Amino acid sequence: MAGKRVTIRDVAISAGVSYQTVSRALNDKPEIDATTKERVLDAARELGFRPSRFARALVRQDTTSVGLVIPDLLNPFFTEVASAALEAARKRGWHVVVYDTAGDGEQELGTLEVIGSQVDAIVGYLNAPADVVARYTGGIPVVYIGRESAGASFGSIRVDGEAGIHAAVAHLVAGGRCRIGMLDHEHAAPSARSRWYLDALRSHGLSGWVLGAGQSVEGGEIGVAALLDAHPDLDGLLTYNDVIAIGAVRRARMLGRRVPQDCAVIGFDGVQIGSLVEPPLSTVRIDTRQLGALAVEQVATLLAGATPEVTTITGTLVLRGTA
Amino acid sequence: MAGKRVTIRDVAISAGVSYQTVSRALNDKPEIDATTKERVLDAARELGFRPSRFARALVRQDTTSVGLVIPDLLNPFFTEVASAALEAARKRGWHVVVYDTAGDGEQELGTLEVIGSQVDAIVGYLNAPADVVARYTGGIPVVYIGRESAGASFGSIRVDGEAGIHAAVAHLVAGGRCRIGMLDHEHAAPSARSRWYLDALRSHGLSGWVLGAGQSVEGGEIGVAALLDAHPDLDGLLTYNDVIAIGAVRRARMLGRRVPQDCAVIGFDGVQIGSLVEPPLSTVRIDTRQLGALAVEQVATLLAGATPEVTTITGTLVLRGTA
DNA sequence: ACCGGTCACGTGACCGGTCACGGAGAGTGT
DNA sequence: ACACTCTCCGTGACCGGTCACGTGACCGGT
Repeated sequence: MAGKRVTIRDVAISAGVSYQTVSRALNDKPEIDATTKERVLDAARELGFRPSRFARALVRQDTTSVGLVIPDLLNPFFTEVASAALEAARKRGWHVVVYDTAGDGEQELGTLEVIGSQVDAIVGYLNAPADVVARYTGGIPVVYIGRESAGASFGSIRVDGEAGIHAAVAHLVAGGRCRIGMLDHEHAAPSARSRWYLDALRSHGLSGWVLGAGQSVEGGEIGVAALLDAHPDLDGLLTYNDVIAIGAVRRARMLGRRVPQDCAVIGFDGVQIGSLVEPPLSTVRIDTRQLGALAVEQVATLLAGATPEVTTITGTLVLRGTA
Repeated sequence: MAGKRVTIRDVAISAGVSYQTVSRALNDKPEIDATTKERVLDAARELGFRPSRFARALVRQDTTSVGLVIPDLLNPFFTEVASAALEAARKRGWHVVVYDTAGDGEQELGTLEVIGSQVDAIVGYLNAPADVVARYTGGIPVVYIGRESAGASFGSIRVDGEAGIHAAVAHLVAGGRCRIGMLDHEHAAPSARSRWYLDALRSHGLSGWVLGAGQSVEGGEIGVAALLDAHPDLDGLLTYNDVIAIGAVRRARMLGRRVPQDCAVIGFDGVQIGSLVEPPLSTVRIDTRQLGALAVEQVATLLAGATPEVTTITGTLVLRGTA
């Protein structure tokens, strides 16, 4: 039992034929006698033979698998993207290997290195700069999700929230609010979303405050507490994503703010659970299913040898309960 | 550009060495001159050479990848399990290929067939009976999640919610409730959870009603509407999972029931978002991280040749807002 | 009895790498 | 100048399959 792998030749000698015949039997090739085929199949079953996927894939180079790299599968936005990508990949008969980097830059690079020799292409929400990624992945097609500057050598799905965020700010201002803050992500460089926010404020003659927050409910709770501490009269809040917004709404209410009356909140992403919390979250919605599908589509074009392109997906303001 | 794949031998002739030397250079083997190595690496880079993962894996049979089959990645319970499994697999250096069967039995079998020749083991929340699964997977190790009867030839993580559901019913009864319904899943066979529910009711001298519901928020909404229609004086509700419960709470409130005053609701799974909805969902909590970790662990033991076992993970009642 | 045509099966090459050898050339000691 | 090591690199086999051929048995037709 501890023994070696049972190969096609073991089956062959057990059935008293050549290994080529075994291959024929297993692959439903026509040029084989029915009884022989039966005998071979029996032998294979008896020995518990399983063809090596590597050997098989080596010769007929068909199986493609793409690596999906995301920072946090527990963030519903990424879950939705992953789900959509999975579905799109299934339609093409591709396999999707999922990697969760836990938002950790080091793990991201480690993942890219491992993955680079294990998949045919990579789709991911990557933080590392393009040249670093290129070095780690060794030249396989890469499609970025949600980055502004993708670099010329990669495919990219750009998330354009400019119009959505401008609309969001305009809505808040129209509601008479003028002390509007933002909880951004925590990375060194401020996000494009925060720039859009500042732009929008400026166009209304306002200024605001941007504070970094962890990308989790708890991060939103901590962030909003800090923001309210510094600016107790905050009457509007935008967030980097919905998860942060949900945390922010919770904590704001615990701190005695009525949402949306005292302080309106608008998230970003448009995840499903946003509509389940109380009050339902207003947000700039991204079509995650389309996003996932587009990413897979780009992989397909890159794999076919096309030059990388940038597809843009646009967020739209969805007003529910919190604003 | 449209040409063939660039192999190790192309690199070899380009660098003016034998292909063995190329292999040495790429794998950081010691027996190679530094300058030669550099030259080879340059040539490889120039040609855009990428080693074939299949050829490599074929000879040193180390890379293991497990297939994770789940019915619906958008259901947060499965997301949490997947996340935990991903993390556990990463620790072992395994790759995880994720498949979403969309709760469809046909797709499940199709997936198993494809996957069977693409991964070394399967972990999954499978519906098909054991013998069918065995036929489709062709004998590779399989670990079931959340099934009562696993069959002797598979590993299995059993979800034991008996104590939790009994506690849930006891709590409802202690609160003076005696018209307690349940929204089960929709499959042909009633779930173990519904049996536990009926058992628990019986032990209190009560009887109840079980209704199948789709495993989604919407399913819960529809289900509770039907249940309230048939039994307007329903004062307690258990559900197959939290997602259904969330839908049930929403619709129940829309139908004028106060939760928990008029009708208490207790879900199952203990997903994170349960604590974010309003009111926070009471539930029978399963430790999803442990579940995922245990599944991977079982795969490891099966891969090592051990005989399949059954591990049990026990749910505990968590009382929050809805009961 | 001879011949061409199927049918069933075996032989050899190949997919793209890795590994165990063996051998050439340079460097040492005497 | 000799043998002897050591370093560096090439040759051959192999991993476990698939595919393009080649070959022998069997068939009916003349």
